Amino acid sequence: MTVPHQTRALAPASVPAAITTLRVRGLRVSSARRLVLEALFAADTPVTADAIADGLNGRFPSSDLASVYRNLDTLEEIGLVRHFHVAHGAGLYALATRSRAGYVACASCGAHQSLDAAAVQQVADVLRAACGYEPQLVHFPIIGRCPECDHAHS
Amino acid sequence: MTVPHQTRALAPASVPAAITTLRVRGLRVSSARRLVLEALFAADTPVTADAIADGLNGRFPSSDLASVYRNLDTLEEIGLVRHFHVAHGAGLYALATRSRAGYVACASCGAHQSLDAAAVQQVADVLRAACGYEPQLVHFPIIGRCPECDHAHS
DNA sequence: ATGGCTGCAAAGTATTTGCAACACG
DNA sequence: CGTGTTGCAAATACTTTGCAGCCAT
Repeated sequence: MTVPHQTRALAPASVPAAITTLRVRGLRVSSARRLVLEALFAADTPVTADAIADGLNGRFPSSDLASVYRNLDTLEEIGLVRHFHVAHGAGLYALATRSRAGYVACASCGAHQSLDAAAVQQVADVLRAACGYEPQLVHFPIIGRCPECDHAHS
Repeated sequence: MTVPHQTRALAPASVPAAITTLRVRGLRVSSARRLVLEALFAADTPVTADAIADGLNGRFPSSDLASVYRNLDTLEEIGLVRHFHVAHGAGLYALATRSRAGYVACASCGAHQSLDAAAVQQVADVLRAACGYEPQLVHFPIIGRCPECDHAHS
């Protein structure tokens, strides 16, 4: 009873809170949609639409891939979800609250890792000074080699 | 900086020079391969494999898309070509002209631009400090928005 | 003449869309 | 009840691969 009923509408920290956000937006709460949210909350790293449709390897009931894509789009539109792309691979989706300011990805092993706002800001400053480009590290990670692969390579 | 009389084998500036590079590498000079090179030299911006197969809208005879992809791969392997992916669209291919430290590309219009060694070094320093990743900006451009598209977007 | 290349077709991966049935509010 | 959503299937977009025959060397 000490838990406040009032939640931060723009940054839901749980599935029920996210569902409240859906309702506030006038969107329906279907089981398929709930499943996408539960998978995203359960995943500790960004996941592919395919992984969500597969129920995160059996941790959830599997669902239709097309609906997963549609729901991810919808959830991204209302700011609950963000996604980014690594090189040639499938898109990776994560809760907006968990997604970071930017990402780096390893060209060798496919691992990806978030960048904090400070690092992103520094990169943006460098690019702005060098050529006027505005990097979009939220959606397009810098590709390189992770420490392990870089060490193995040298 | 004086222009050397001797042509630089690693940075062909014309179709014949590029063909010489092919021969040096022991690769055959087929008409399909020559067409890809001619299209790339004729294009003033990065182009899709499809555009090359279409002969750049009739400027060249059209050719087989699968062979275009195979040849682009081959040419990239020997360092004559580089490509990058922007947003959800098709890959963009261009001649890898003389060596640059790194690249940035625009997610909106597909334009790309080189980064000088100093900027690349600064980005590498930021990433190394932030997460230990070693960026490969020569091969994978940082994706963002060019000044024009960034202005139009805001 | 020999094997690198080609052209065609088909498969593969990632994502979107059409549509009738369904179920949330 | 009405319409936002679903699930299935098919379509789309991009790229790769299998294979028989061709042609550059």
